[in-house]
Amino acid sequence: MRLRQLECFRALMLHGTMTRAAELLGMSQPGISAMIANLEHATGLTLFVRRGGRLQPTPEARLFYVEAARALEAVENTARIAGEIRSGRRGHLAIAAYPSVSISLLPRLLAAFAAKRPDLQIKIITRASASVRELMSTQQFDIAVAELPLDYPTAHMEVFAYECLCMLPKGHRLARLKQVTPADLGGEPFVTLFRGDPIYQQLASAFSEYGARWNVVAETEFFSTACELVAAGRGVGIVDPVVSRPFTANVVLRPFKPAIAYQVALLFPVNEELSQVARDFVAVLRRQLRP
Amino acid sequence: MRLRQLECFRALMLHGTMTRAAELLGMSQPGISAMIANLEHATGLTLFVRRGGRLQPTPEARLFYVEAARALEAVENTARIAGEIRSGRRGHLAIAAYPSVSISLLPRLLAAFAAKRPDLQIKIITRASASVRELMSTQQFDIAVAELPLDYPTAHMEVFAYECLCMLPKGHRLARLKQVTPADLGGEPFVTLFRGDPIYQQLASAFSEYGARWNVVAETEFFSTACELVAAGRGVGIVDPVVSRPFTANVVLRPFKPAIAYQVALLFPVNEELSQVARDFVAVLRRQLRP
DNA sequence: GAGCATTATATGATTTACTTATAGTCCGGC
DNA sequence: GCCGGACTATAAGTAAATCATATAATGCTC
Repeated sequence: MRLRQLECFRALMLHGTMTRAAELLGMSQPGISAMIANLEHATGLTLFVRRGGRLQPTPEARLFYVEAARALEAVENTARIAGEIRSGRRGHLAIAAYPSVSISLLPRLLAAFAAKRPDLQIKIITRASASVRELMSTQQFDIAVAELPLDYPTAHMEVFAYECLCMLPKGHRLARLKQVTPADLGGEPFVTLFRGDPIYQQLASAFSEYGARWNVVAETEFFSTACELVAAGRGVGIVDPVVSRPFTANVVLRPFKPAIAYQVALLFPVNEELSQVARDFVAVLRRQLRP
Repeated sequence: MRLRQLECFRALMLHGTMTRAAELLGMSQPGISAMIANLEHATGLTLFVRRGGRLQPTPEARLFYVEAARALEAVENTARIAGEIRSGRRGHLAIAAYPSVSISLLPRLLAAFAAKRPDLQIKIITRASASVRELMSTQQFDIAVAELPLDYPTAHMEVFAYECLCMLPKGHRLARLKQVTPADLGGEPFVTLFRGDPIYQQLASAFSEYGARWNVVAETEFFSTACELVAAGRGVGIVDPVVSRPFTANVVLRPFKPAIAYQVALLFPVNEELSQVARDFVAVLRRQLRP
């Protein structure tokens, strides 16, 4: 069953004469004639009877027309669908991220990204950075955002490294400093991440190196919580400059020395190709995460 | 969107390598390669990435595959449907007939006819012969069976003419005759069709011609009713030799002179072609109605 | 690095699809 | 009954698509 045969057949059924069908399809009348002859031969059906120099569709033609039109529509649909896939209007995008990212940054970016892609299905999976591994093995996401270091290696990742900033309540006496060191913060009430976090270790080293007393008054799981505590005046803290940006509106940020490293990585599935949509969104993420 | 592109794409998605897809499609590997390249160009999608000398379908390919397979199936379906239409397994057949025919002959013939055509939709419309006209104008049937004469002319008909038989109860004293005339039936209780029927007129003429007394004891609308009355011994009657055959099992039939004409016609829609199924069934009817 | 399996490219043959030119058919009007 | 108009069918040639063969390139495995 040739596609062109069906197209000619449909045009002929819709417009009555070969001459007119040919016009509509932008081809010559003999072309239509040949296609219809082919189709009749291929199907073994007598689709038209010549009656007074005109073509009269047989009942078989009417029956067949229903199926032919359906098939043509399905084929033509593929072209439309291809366009939708190409433009990212169709498809899905599953992103795994640790909470600080999935709470605010990611929804904001995804909303803007999806605005021009109405049929794009979005999935946000929130997992602690260390748990992303489980998702990795089962290929449940297109892109993952996790904090480093991870206890497993993967070549499919893209690292973004930052130096953390000191975070002070608005109007804090140290806000006048251009740069803050552990010496400035000796005994100062300090809000930090939990003991297990790499940040915690680095801070402990930094304070001991400067011989300053590190007065930890609060430990939190996420930067976002720490930001809120600092903003509420409970003490000073430390925060990364990019990922936590949505939470640092009500605090003052100052460079911190010695450098406290904070690394975020984009992870990609191993045995799977990235979809174009995913690649597009990676570009968005990359732009956002670049320090 | 070319059909062959979709076929190659489907085979490749299903079988993993071009080499294997080519085997399955009975073509060469470079052919597949070219088709896939065409398809990628036509859709604007990157459907496969070359990875370790192999092809890895992209997520876009998986999305597109769903639609491609659907479209291919629809097209392939048309071939199947064409076969069904050709063999009469698909389609419909609407037959209008007057009651004597639609009660017994037609159902029997149609049942046998439809036995090998499981999806054939059958419609039997029962109308007095005179009412067939209304159906004709609205093209509500493929074939109509009516008694003649009709008060409207139509070229699209095929006439079957019979001479009626005399119908006697089993064991009737006249059953020994080879042929029956009005002279034999003078005063005999007689079952006939209603006064308006052509048969009635012909019988009346025949009896008066022979100077015999026509003793009508019952008038019925249909031959079938008359047959039952005769079989039950109420009297003798007259019946056509073909259409009424299903009802004449319990009576004795003898030629009747002078000839009483009975004519049945197959009528066909004017501005419509007959479907192959309909033509096939006409052949069946013709075989059955031939005297 | 050799051998094996795979995909890509080049070239040429075949088939399909299509055009132009033309003939045939039917209808309606005179 | 003949003619013009509208339509379809056939013929012949052309352009494009499709496909095969031969061959190159790539990558994996041992």
